[in-house]
Amino acid sequence: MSLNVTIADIAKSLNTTSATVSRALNNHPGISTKTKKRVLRTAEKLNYRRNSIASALRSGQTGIIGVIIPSAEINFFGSVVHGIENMANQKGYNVLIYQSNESWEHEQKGIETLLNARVDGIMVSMAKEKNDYTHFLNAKQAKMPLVFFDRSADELEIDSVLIDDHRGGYLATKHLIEQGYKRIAHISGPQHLKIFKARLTGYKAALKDNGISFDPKLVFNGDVSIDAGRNAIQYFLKLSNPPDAVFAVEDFTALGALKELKHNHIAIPEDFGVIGFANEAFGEHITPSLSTIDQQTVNMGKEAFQLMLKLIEEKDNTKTSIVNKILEPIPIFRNSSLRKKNT
Amino acid sequence: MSLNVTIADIAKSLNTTSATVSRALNNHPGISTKTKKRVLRTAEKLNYRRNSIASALRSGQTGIIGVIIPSAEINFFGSVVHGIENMANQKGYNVLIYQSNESWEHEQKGIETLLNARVDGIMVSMAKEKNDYTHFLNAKQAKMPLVFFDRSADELEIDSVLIDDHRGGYLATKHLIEQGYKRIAHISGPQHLKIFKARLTGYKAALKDNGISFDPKLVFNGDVSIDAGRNAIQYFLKLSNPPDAVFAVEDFTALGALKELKHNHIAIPEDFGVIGFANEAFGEHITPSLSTIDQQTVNMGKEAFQLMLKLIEEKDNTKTSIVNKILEPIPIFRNSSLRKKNT
DNA sequence: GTGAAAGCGCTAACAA
DNA sequence: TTGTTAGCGCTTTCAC
Repeated sequence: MSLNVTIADIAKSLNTTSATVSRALNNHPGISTKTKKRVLRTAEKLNYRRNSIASALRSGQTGIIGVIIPSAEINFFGSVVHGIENMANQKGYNVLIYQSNESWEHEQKGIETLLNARVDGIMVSMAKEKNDYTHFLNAKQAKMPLVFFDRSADELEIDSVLIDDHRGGYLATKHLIEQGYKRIAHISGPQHLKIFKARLTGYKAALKDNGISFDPKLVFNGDVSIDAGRNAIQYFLKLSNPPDAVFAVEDFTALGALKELKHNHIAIPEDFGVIGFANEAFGEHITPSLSTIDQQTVNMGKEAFQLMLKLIEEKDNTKTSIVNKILEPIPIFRNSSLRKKNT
Repeated sequence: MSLNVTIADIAKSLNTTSATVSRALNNHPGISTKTKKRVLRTAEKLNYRRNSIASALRSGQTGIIGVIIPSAEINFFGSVVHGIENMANQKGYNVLIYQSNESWEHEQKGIETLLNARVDGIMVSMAKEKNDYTHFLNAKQAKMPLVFFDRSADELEIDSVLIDDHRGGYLATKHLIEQGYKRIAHISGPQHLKIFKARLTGYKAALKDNGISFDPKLVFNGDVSIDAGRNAIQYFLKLSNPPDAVFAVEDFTALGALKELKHNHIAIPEDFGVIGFANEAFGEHITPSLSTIDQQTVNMGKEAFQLMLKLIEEKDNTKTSIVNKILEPIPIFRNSSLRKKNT
């Protein structure tokens, strides 16, 4: 008559022991089909619900994966979490979310909390604000399986899933060249973040491979915002020899660029091409629709979880190598840059 | 030398008992400041980390709130979760996310999992797919604190935070009337979800208050998708007496409507007005920018968590009344419906 | 103010 | 195949 039925209750009602019931409930080998059935039936009848907490305490496994993201409100992370969650649920794991709000302090607290919660593993996309990495090193030392996604740091030798930002930048720039644009600019992001730096180097590499010399005047350093895009275009248009296309480091920046170009009555894509990065939801709905580079968000989540699963399974064995899974960026060409009929 | 330091280890190293250490660590009354300090210092020195699992088993409280949402990928829910998480972390709780993917079966499994995880409370935004509510009733019966947000059902007597969808529908429709549109249609959503039903009644009420008789032909029942918007417009345009404005139940539906109208070369907002609902991020960036109703997402999450906190605190006392917190919808008028200069 | 002892519900040795 | 026993690490009476 208590609120929570335990295996002891089931055992009592069947004149057997908790051990047997536990074995039946967990599909252990070496248990008769008959008792298993009897147990399952009475468990159902008594409305038994396993106490995961007790189970976790005893077995040392919680079946929970902690995920630290900068913000659930940013589409990109919501999408990656979606991928992680899908995969995790399929494999019988649950996902505990912790938001760092881009703050180092919160990130640290998140690691601490997840460590205390005895999660089976922690997946992290690092906060922009950087300080030191002791919290990650702590987790590593405590043998907590750790996987980074999207935002990682080379200094830490930890498994990660990233997309190839260099290649993304390369493909975006190459596309503009192929569309016949002659002076291609770039609106870059904060250079202390690896992903933004890589997009810039990709841009430069594409220029080089196509015999176009790099002109530093054509790089505007922004902060990944709509305004950065606007400001960049204002700056570009004032140049004595202005560009006729731009690769923006991120879709919102590209959006700002589009708006400013339209404001100046410049025809897109005829007289000016624009491509962004991230494949944000709005891109296909604006006018003109925005060319961009997709980051395989859901897939990134799934891949990251796969890595995590492997780490958990190998936990006892000493791990020797670090896996850095690199996902291919997927170019999506839309009207903001397509001025040739083909492709 | 073991991986995990326990309170027993601290006790041993101080020649005292676990009980004292526990009390010191938990700020219990009736403990000398000296021993507290000594305990805290050695805990730090030994790199002690509380085992939340053991603590949860003994105390019956996990400090975890389970949240079931249709999808983390939908901006709206990510945003609400952000609100919940912020508030929860502030109050020392953690948040476990479970995605139903709009499926009744997953939702059921989510409740089961969270019940087993012995979370301190469950917050739910219901899946579109409806079957029965036994899983919610189970949770209720198990005395699990339960709060709904955004999507709820009247049949279940459970606390909730919703926005005033009726009023939202009313305001949207009234706005179209004020802009001089004469035949105003509505694209509705699945009617078993209260929020969609309420938007429809709000629409009807606004018509009535303005002396416009309701015409059932002007309501197209969709499923909250871009295609629903497209199909609705196709249907509307075939009517002998077609509408000149539409209030869509949701922004994506409104987007579909916009696209189909543009496809038919109908001028927006001059010849046709459109307003959506939800204030999705893309709305302000498309052309024409989309009028909509904002739902105070982050605030909704915070309010919902407040309700949850109250439930947890009152858990012992028998609860007598159900709280339904209603948030005010905030109209946002943009170019898709603004054809008068003023306002 | 501190210690002794019990037990939350489960699982996993080891026996039988 | 099943039962016995002993904890996982913590909190919480009840003594003193």
